[in-house]
Amino acid sequence: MSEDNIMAAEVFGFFTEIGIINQLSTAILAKSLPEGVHPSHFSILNHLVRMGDGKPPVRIASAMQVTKNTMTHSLKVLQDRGYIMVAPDPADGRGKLVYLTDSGRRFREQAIVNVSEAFGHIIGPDQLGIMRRIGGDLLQMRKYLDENR
Amino acid sequence: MSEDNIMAAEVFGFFTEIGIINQLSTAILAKSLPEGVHPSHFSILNHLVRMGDGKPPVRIASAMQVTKNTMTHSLKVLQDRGYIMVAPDPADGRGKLVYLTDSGRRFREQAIVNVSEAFGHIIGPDQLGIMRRIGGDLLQMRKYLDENR
DNA sequence: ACTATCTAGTTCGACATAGAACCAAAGAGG
DNA sequence: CCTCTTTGGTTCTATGTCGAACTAGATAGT
Repeated sequence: MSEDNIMAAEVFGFFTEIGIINQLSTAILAKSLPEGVHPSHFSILNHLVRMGDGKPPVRIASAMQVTKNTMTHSLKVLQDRGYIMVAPDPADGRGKLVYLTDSGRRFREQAIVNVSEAFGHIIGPDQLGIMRRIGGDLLQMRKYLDENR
Repeated sequence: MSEDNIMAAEVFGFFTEIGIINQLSTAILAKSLPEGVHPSHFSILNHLVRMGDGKPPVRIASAMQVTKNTMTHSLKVLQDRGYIMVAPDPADGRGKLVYLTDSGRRFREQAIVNVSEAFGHIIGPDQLGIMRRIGGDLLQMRKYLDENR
């Protein structure tokens, strides 16, 4: 095995680990959400609350790291459920703006409670320790990958 | 915000970071693989080489953390491409055994080269440092989540 | 030995997501 | 102004993944 391949194995192993953790945590999240609400939908609601609503879909898409078409689809689901409202952007004929509805805010509040409880049962002090320990490194890694893709 | 919610925000933020890193790294991997070969397929070939082939699909599925039906689907793709062979398990009438073909081994060798090159361009010494630094913690986290789901 | 339970694999239906092609509006450069 | 390029959003198609239901073979408990 060449030098490059040794490094590749290391890198690949690392990202494999990341992938599995992501999958397991997503599964936990999915199970603690009501039927028909995907983690990505919850994630969008969360983003709208934390970063403020009234943003165009394309901005949300880039923040969530998904493509525009995926965002179109997800927003349609959220709109059908009455959690958001999408209005044309008065300042840009092409654009739209996404607003949370009261129902959406209430739903998100309740979901937070359920999710908190689910993770509270699973995440122990050791795990919390790990998260705090490696959180900074993960953030740095994410930023780097994001900027160099 | 309650205590629980504060912790939830922390936990959720952590897994969000993990999710984004996973997505970005998967995208890099996907782009360095030939058309029609998904990262998960590559992952299966890799697993067969590293852990040895001649294993039943259900074992591979549990190792890769995907469901049986997903594995059935992925194996069909790999089989259609001639990278693996699936034979009935002589010791278990229900079971099958998965074998790598020569073509599959060659393909994987070549893919490793491409993937190594792609990641070599992107991953710098800082990133490698991060990986080595937090690899142990990630492993521990993965095992914990795996055992407590 | 017989039944009940479990396990391996498949099939079906649903859904999130990506990529490509497309339209319409905005912006830039002459 | 007028074109060229860029940008926001949608539509279409393909694919990976999951959950649930199902079949067939294995295993355990009495």
